[in-house]
Amino acid sequence: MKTRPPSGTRDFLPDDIRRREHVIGVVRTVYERYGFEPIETPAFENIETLLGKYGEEGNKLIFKILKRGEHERTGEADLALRYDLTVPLARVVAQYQNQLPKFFKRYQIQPVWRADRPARGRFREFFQCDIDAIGSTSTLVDVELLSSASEVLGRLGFHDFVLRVNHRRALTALLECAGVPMEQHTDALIALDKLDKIGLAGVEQELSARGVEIEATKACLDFFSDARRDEPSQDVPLQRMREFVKSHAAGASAVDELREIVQLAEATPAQGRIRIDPSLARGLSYYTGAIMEIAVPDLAGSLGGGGRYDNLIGMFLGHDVPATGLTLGLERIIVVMTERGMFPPEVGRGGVDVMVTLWNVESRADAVALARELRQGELRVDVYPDADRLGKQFKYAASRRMPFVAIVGDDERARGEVAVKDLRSGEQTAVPRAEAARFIASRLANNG
RNA sequence: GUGGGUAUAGCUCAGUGGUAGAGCGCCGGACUGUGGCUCCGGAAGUCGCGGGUUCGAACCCCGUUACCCACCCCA
Repeated sequence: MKTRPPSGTRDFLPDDIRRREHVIGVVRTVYERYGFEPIETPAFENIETLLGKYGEEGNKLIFKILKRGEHERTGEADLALRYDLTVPLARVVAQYQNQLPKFFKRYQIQPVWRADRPARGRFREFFQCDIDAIGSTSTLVDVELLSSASEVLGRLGFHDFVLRVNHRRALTALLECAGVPMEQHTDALIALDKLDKIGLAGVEQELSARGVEIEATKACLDFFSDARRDEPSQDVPLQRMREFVKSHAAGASAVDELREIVQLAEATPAQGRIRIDPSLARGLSYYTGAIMEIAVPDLAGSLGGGGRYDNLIGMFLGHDVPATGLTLGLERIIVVMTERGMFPPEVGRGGVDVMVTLWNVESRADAVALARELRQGELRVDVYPDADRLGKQFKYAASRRMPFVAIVGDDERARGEVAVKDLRSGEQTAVPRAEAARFIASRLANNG
């Protein structure tokens, strides 16, 4: 029987859980500080809720659940696993419209499933940490998203991330001004999105392969030939976009929105992080306005992404409600933090503060009594179950990374003491039994 | 879905046709009141799976499965 979990999924052992909970704790704290409130939604949705929301590629990657019973052999699906947290939110907003505040800000940390081929930092089951702000078209909320993501990453110890920002309407305007017909926009965006990977010549090849005319291809390349990704100054790309789309009213206003976002962000933790990236496209089809992606140098994919989707809720409700959101990819953050050794020491410590050793079989009752006393002092306490020789018990405690062991031998019992040994320093102290818990707790507080 | 690579002990890997190996880990002992250091000993492998070539295959050939890397797409 094979014991490996299905490809693209993982079991989380205690060390993994500690790392995950550390990151989730920071994410939740920051999100709540920005006024986002938690919701959860089911692991699966009616399939029609999901289909047609993510684009052609997305449709293929949805995990479908077969109908049960007599319909099973037809292979027909009526349910599907959640593909992201944004579409379920849109459904929730449409369903509970009159119970939700005018400006609804929610966060949601749950797994999603994609029928992708697994790769480094890419899983078929993974957690997203979403924040979304419903009900406002203001660029102020887009900036709050960028700000909270920056604060999360900053607190986790990231100092080299950038927030790439672009605008769907600005992209549309750019392509229209270059002479790319509307029906080729999706293809053209896919090609342009690869600019930093395959270069100008590659994009040119890709565009013509996708049937974009020479003239339009040339016009696109003219614009993008000077575009440098991740350039710190935002004025240059904004100026160039503005100039290129000046005859296009919607495009010009989109560029103005981008400029507002850059300016507002200066007063937030996102300050200095934003890079206007005219080639950023993003795959999901529901985006309508500003789009964003979070990148670090040592990861091919992104740590997170998001954007404005002003008419997704309308697909459920019948009339549009503006919305914008962003997600952080939990496992991508953990992959980079693990590789870089960014977890603080207390996360690496095990789940036990002190182990009570077992002196001999006769003292078992005393060992559990001591464990109880130490637990009453708010310590996490394990009791060694067998009367093995002390060396073996110590070795076990050290291998579990337990910082302290407590020993009550015949001598200690006679004096009403506990011998407390710090396994990290090797230092051993005899303390009155009533003081033992406080002694250990204060040592833990002093040096993690 | 496309291309490339890998598969040998719990882990990391060596082994280019002739007796299955190392380091780490694990267990025991030196050490019946003390882990890490040292020394001694020990357990542990259908060499991914199936077929073929050969007197003989971990090694060569064919197939297959799993995993890894890159691409596509994305968190």
